[in-house]
Amino acid sequence: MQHFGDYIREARLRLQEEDRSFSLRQVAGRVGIEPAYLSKIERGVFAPPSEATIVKIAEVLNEDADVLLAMAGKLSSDLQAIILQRPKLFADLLRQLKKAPDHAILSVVREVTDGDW
Amino acid sequence: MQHFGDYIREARLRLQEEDRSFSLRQVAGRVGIEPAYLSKIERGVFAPPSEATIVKIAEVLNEDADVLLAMAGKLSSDLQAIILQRPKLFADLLRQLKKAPDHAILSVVREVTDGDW
DNA sequence: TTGCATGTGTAATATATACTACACATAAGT
DNA sequence: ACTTATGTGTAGTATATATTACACATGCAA
Repeated sequence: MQHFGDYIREARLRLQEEDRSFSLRQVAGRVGIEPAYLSKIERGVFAPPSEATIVKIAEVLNEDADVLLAMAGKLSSDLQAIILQRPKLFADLLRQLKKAPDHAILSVVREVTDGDW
Repeated sequence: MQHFGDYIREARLRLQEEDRSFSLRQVAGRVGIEPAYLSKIERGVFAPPSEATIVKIAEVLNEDADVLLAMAGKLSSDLQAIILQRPKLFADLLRQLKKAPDHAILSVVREVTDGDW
């Protein structure tokens, strides 16, 4: 699997083809970081940035923040907070679901969506 | 709610009533940290220690590591890893379950346990 | 009554995290 | 041609994280 940097570089370049304003410098500007910093992140010279910065990058590049965070090895703090409120319950659930196939989890999600508790 | 330090101090003192070997110094020894450090953690002078150290404390004090970690505001890295492998899927699930009552989550766990996928 | 164990104060340190600032060479636009 | 924008190299820094080392006063135990 490719790393965080490759992924966002490719996403940015894809957007740049249609819209010149997606240069590294301008994206860095919108994200609120130094161009040199973004450059190093994209090339994997530096580690992925902080959660807050990743979320901003996701917004600017129209990417899914949870996925970007995951590629950076980070879990968004709102999800953490959800688990930490009922640690035993969610720990059990997650360990159970660890080996479940995607469709099994999806059906659980759907089931809960129509939640009749 | 009380903080991490209070919680482990009380757990330790409870054990110490039955078994003198649960002095701060000896517990620190078994955990593998300096007594002065554990002392400060217990009193909240220092922040809770690293994940690895919390897990050792949990072992020594016969406490649930997930709960101890949660009190320290940390999510165990094995649970993180589970989520990070399928971030979108689990992000959706967790956000759905955020407001679900405990019994609803428990029934999902049970359901998945007998999983027939 | 002295000697070991107990808990705790002060000070310092090592490592990681998350960046910034500046300079420079190349390429593109007018 | 000229200026403007582009990506990147080098160097440095601020803050947080996770801990150790040493010293000291009090208490219990033999």
